[in-house]
Amino acid sequence: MESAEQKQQAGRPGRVTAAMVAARAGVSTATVSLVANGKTAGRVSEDNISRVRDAITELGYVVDGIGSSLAKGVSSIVILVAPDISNPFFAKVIAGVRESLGPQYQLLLSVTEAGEFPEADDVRRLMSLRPAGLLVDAPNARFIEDLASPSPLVLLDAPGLESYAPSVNLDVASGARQLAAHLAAAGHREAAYVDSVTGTETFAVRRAAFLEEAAARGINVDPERIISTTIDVGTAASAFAAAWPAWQRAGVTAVACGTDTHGYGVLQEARVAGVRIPDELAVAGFDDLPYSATSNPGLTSVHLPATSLGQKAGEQLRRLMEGKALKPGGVTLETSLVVRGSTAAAQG
Amino acid sequence: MESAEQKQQAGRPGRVTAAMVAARAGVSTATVSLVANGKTAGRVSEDNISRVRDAITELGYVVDGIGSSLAKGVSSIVILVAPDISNPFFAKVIAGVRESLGPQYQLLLSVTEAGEFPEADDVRRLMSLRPAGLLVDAPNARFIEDLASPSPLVLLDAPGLESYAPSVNLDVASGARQLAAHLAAAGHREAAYVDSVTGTETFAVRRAAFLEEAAARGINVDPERIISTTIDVGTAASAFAAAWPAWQRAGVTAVACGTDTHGYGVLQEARVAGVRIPDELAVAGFDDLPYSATSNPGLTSVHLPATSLGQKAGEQLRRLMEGKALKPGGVTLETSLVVRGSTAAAQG
DNA sequence: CTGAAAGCGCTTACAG
DNA sequence: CTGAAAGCGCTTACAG
Repeated sequence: MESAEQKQQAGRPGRVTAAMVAARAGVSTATVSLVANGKTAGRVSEDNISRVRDAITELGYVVDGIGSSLAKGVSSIVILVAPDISNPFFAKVIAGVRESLGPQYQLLLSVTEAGEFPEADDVRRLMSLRPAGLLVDAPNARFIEDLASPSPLVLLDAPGLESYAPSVNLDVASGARQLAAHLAAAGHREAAYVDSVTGTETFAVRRAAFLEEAAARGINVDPERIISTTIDVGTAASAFAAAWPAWQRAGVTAVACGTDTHGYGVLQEARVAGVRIPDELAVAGFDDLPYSATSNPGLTSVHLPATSLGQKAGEQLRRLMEGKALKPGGVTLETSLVVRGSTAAAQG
Repeated sequence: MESAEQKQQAGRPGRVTAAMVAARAGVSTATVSLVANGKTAGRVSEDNISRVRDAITELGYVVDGIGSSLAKGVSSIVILVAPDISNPFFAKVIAGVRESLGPQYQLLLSVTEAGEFPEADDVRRLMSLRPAGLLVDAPNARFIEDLASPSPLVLLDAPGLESYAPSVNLDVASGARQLAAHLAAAGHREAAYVDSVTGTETFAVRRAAFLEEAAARGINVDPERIISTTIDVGTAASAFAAAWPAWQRAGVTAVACGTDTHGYGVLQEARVAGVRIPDELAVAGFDDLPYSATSNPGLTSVHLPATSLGQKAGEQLRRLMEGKALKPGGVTLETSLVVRGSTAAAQG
């Protein structure tokens, strides 16, 4: 009785092993493994297949992920590394990834402080889980080099880093140029730029493309009018509050922001400070988050296809993990300017 | 040469094992394990400790998560299950969890379609990773019962489910009542409610508390004026567009929403349809997302402490995972109404 | 304080 | 088509 009771207690957590299934079906654990993994083709008799299947259902057997991973040398985990999980833009990327990855891979999120990339130590700990694949969003070159991942790797929104790994990019430069052109056409001549502190390539490209096109079209953006903050409404608002008096004196009539979130901060502070948008100051961002359509006023923004970004990246990674070839050349998704009230009025 | 070359190639991925460390330090793998896990107290000589530490640094050894998990019977993974990752509210919860969980636990996200909970199958697959702990946000009773988790479990925002597991709750009922009182004081007599389709307890509590307080204060909310949509700006906008004509005929002057996201949808459609906010219609939500301060007009909202929610839940889980006792009674966090322009004007 | 050995649950050549 | 056995990398009683 003692041992029977113990067994029952131990069995409570319901850990059913391949050995139990094998015993029940009257086969070896090797056969159970073959059936459970669908590798029966020409290797297991119909008879044993159904025997094992029945036993699996009756006992409620699920292949143990840990044991399986150890034997295979790789887990079913896909790690998603991103510097900025708090950006709602990111929630859509995640949804896209999840969709294209399918149910057999588990998504593990490497979350860090806003705008910070994980340290080498964090990454090592993660790699010790033997991930099936890695997805890295908006990285910088140093991080990719430190990573030196032996696992399949796909980069998201990593302009200029295509040589390190297959990438899915956004044509943010094109959107940035459209924005500069739009502001120039509206008559702006003195502008400012609110950047992200992340130090990632995508933000560098956004800024460079904007500045270049602005210069080409006669918009002046003095270097001291480029400020950087974390991607956070409150922080951006404070930074803008500190910078605005000088900008105003310099005749600034437009401010471009690296993300919509920065833009909301500017909008918020502008309201507090009584700066009229867009009459006194035009504001624009990147992301085209849902809230940009309902903000006050609506925020002009470079639309970035977040869900597609995640989907495409998930697809590419899946091909890699399954050992299939990737179409060469990488993927670049279009961006486009969405004009709203925050830049609607013409200026002189 | 052949074998040396092979070794080097095989060594390329840098898989350093405890056996290699042991060989280098001149000890057994048992000792390496003890040192690597900081379990040396009274069990390993100072001499061997530093010997092993040196070898670990020199070789760059990291304990293999898979091997370790299999031996221990549990992994370092904490699974976070939530029906609604796309809500930016959630990004803050995640940040809070990450903060209190510390670096030794890895956060794995169970992501599903907006508003849907994972199926039993999904959960089984996740449980096969032998998680160290589980965090479940805004669940319903059925899900928790299906789960029957053998791992430490903490519930977030799960009013009424405290009997299933330790919970960190938000006093959403209080916020809902404050909102109803606010609308009554402003003179509203006919209202509507835009609910989430999630079917989770927290939304049921929000709605019930609002309806009860509204009724007590003379606000009429006919059952057919309660609609449900997924937590998505566009979907909420469409649902409101379809419902508004009838509501208008019935004299509705206020609409409460289960989340701010629903509220943004109403705001968006109201602008399109030319419904004046708040003069013609007052709108309010729950969450107090950052965007509610910058929307047009600002959205009145019941503030929910998202970061604290995540932090507290992470703390509780950590105690559980470390075998410590929890303070009895669970945790309930305060909520409070933040009044903004979307409900500012008094009505008759 | 130390190490040999068993065991965690599975997968995969291998021999038959 | 089938199963015995080795091995994945680690941790933990256990004996010394």
